[in-house]
Amino acid sequence: MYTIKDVALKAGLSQATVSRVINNHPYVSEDKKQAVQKAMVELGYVPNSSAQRLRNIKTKKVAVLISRIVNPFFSQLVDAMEQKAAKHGYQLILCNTRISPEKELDYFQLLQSKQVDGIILAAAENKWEAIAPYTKYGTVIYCNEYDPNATVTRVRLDQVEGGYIGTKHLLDKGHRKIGYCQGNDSSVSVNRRKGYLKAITEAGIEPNPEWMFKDVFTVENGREIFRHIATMDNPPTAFFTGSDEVAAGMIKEAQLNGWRVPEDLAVVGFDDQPIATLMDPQFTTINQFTSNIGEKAMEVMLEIIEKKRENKAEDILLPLELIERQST
Amino acid sequence: MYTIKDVALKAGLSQATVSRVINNHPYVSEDKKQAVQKAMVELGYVPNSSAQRLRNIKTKKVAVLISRIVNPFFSQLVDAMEQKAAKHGYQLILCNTRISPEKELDYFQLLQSKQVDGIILAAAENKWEAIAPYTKYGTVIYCNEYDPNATVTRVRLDQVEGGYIGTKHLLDKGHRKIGYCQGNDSSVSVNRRKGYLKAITEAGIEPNPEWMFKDVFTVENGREIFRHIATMDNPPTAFFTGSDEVAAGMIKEAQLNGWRVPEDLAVVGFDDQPIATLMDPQFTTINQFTSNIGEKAMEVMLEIIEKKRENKAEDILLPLELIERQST
DNA sequence: TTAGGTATTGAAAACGATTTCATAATGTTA
DNA sequence: TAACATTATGAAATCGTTTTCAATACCTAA
Repeated sequence: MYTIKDVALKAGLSQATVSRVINNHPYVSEDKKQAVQKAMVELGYVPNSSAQRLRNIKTKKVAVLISRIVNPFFSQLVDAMEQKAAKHGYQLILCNTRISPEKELDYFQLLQSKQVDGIILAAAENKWEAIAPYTKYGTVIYCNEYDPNATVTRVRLDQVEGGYIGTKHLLDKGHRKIGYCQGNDSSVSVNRRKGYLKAITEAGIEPNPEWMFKDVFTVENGREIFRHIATMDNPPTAFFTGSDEVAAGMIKEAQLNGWRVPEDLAVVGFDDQPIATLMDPQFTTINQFTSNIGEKAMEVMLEIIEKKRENKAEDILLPLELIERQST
Repeated sequence: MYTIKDVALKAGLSQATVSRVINNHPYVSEDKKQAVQKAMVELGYVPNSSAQRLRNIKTKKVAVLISRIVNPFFSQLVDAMEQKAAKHGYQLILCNTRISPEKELDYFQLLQSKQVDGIILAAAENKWEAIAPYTKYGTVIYCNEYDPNATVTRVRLDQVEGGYIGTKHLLDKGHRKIGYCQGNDSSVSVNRRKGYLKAITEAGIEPNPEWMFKDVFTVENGREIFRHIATMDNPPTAFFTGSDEVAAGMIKEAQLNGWRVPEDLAVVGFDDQPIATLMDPQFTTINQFTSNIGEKAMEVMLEIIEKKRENKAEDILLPLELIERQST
């Protein structure tokens, strides 16, 4: 492990001069600059980043909090973020909260102890009041999820709209008994439900609590929901699932039980993942242009870190689009 | 931002004592310990990790190099790693190399500049000779991929076996014209091909280069391969695809073109992802217990970092299992 | 009592960079 | 030529920790 001292010694110059060369400061003569660079290459010198940070250099790291990376939505989101970050010389620290508020909050130590320049919250189990104290240690923004009280930038979608267009589509197809699934009570879910309720209420339909399900996340959960409704006397004829995984599981299980899709059960997914065009029938879903969201969020984060943008309460809304296929 | 000095001042003690409390050193009287802890809580003090690192404390970070997180295999691998790491108080830095040898090598600066304690190579575009010089800066191990010359631990599968059992299964079903797909020329692919060739050679079949494809990664690639073989005078009747995505794309496209699976084309995937049981027909694939691999790799990494294990040339082989379904 | 251990504490020296300040050399203008 | 600005360099302070070293207090056994 060579240090700046070794380089200085080898080049016959002072540490200060070497540091100036490293940081591209003005006022270093060309010949000394060459000498320093030569010495650095010969020793294979790389600055110790901890020492640099101690002098208030940026960490060039951003943490992203998500519930779980195995969810394809988050994979894609993180992929887009990483790509953008890498382009600017930043690294991504992956933090899976697994929907635990404690774990989520723990990760803010990364900010406090100066291990990251900022945190992108794509999971939000904690109230803004719990998060706010940490904002003095670095940049915090929301992505996809958010808390209405937050005083920072929120890159997200109009999920009310998302819930609305999905449900409206089923209504337009003539359905009156429309089921609804969501994950946990996140901002995304709360808003989608608003949209769902708005659509059916507009159509003069009374919401049926028996057709509304919570904590539904996976393919397997989708299968379970189907098995549940199959036992009902008066099951829904259509479902807004809020997730392509759930839609996939529901459709598959329905078929295995001899139900036809969409004739016996129409299903709308969410996210337009590859699975949506691979199953038979290919299914209707809502494209939320996940990569765009991730890219935009990281772009905003980097702009704020580099003082090119102010981090104020602001919603940056990205588009949604219904894609009609054969499941509805 | 409070420092150890502030805590010392507030507690009326020296920095040394505070540091001893933080690090659980012996020889601190109970009352001073209480006083220090009280002061820390009151100030909301958190140690500056850069300063700690400068004194050769571990970074408690591990970088994992993969080609791309959107590949479900890698999502699951990374998820398992993160879970294991978090349990031991370590964080994961996600590095997508996008199959670029330069990008891959760049990430080793993280080791050199002491930003991570170790690197798990789940992508290996570079020769071991290029990687080796960095091993003096921290722990490096391979996971899944590897270079035969590497002198470090390799957590992986017997991919020769993987290629063999997949192909053998198709032979047992009576196929004689068996196609083969792989990604780039990684160790995984090279070994799987060996297994494929071993199986068909054993069966007295001459390999046909026209039925062997490279750089096939995605669902879309799978579709393309089908469209290609559909134009052949003498197409294969079965495929070992080396990937569930490719298998999914191939099956779907075949069906869209009126081919029956498995009657007109039998397909074996690889990885047993959810998609394998969602499509119709559910398809035969090879379960490589991805979570196990990731968990084991991280376990080994942490043991080496914490000096409980030696990092020597050693293969840790994990099991594979063929799962027969309706596509063969 | 005394010698020799064992706890308990703090001052000060690291760790490896950046930056301030002082100084020297050089150029520029009147 | 004098006065002043500009360029170029290094010594030393600094960032916030950990750790060494020395000093002190307290026990215990002879």
